[in-house]
Amino acid sequence: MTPVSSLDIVACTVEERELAMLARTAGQRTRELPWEVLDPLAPLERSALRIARSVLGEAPAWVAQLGAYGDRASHPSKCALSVAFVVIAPAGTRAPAGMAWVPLAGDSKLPARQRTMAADVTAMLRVRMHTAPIAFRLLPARFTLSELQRMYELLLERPLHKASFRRTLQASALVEATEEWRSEGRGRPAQLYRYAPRSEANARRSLTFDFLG
Amino acid sequence: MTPVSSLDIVACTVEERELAMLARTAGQRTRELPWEVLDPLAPLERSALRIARSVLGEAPAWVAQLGAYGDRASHPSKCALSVAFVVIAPAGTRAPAGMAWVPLAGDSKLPARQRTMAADVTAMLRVRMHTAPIAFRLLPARFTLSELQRMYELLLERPLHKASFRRTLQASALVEATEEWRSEGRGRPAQLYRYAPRSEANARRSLTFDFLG
DNA sequence: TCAATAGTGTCTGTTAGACATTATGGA
DNA sequence: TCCATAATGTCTAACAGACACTATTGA
Repeated sequence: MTPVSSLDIVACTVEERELAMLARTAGQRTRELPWEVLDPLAPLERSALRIARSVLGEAPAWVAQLGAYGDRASHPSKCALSVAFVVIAPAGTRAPAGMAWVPLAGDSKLPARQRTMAADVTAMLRVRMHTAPIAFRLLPARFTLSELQRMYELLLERPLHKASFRRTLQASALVEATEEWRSEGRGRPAQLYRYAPRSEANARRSLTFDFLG
Repeated sequence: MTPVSSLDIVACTVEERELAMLARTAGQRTRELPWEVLDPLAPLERSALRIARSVLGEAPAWVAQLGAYGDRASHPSKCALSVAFVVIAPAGTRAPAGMAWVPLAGDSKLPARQRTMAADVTAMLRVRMHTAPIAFRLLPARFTLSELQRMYELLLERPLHKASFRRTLQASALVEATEEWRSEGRGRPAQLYRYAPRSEANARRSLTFDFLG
């Protein structure tokens, strides 16, 4: 009998200035997201964390459920139902042997159901980034404000204004300057910051109608 | 053998100025969300729509997957895994025989796993309302701007400024005035509007950091 | 006439974005 | 020295929220 359902992991990071996911390079032209047959006794998120840790070699920086996928689209497990989780690994995390970071956008050569999952991840991260520290989890613990801004621009897919970005960030009380500076190529060195949210008021004042249909 | 997994429906509406969900009033002190054993051959959303239609007697105004729930918490089906969907019925929809609208907040007397689902719905609607017409789907086709504002205040759990709300709404090009007016008790009659999004630019300009940890 | 609600015009403080300028390193 | 990047100050247009006012009904 075919297994009941699978648990799939879309592990995301940033590679060469675009979002990428971890995929097994199974054959010549087929790839596959890491998955396991679902353990019916363990909580879903615990299982997701365990699988992610075993694949990445370390605990991911963030975990969230993407959703359940149950169309008839093909899946390597032959399961009728798959539960997908998104996990985040900081930029610079190495892909383990037999796996590679592949761009989240574009032809991923995944089985149909996993392709659907991958297609949903970008939208999910873009929504969640406003209420969860996605951009910070995609960065290493120490980062420059320019790196943070580039991460936001990557997720939002639009350029941001530098002075305005820093002003808003300052007001949000989410980062803390360190004493370290980093010099990259030419130009003035940048101060390193770390994510250190101070629980001050951060209430959204304005109302947005961000939809059309 | 116990069934593989269940598909649960959290059907939401607004009753007496608060969010409510449709529950079977099984026994004296137990309630239950509508659910069915999952059909492994049908797409999940199609199944959710079918169940919602059979329960409500009509098609819901909005559907979205809430997520998969797979802890060991109790569920009437004894399934190890449940996939939950949120559907919306406009205010005024009657509860069918044997069911009732019960407040989404507060002690719902549901089985543990379904209580978890219900607890997640409010947060989900509050996030999604910024990118989907949740408030409009919770209203009948024709509504006054005061009713719309009260719906937004209910979802956001904070008061909104009337003139500002209408200005922002006007700019969003989401509603269209009808020729009808409605008089309720004293006071000047209100013009009725309908949801008619015109696909004009509606880009979010400002960046928000709406999280703390 | 009064009370209650709908709807609108004006003012003001806040802020996002534009622009310009200084600061500081490497080539 | 020139160039590239970091970091910051100032200006302005846009806008959210406050306030006040008019409009229109039922009691």
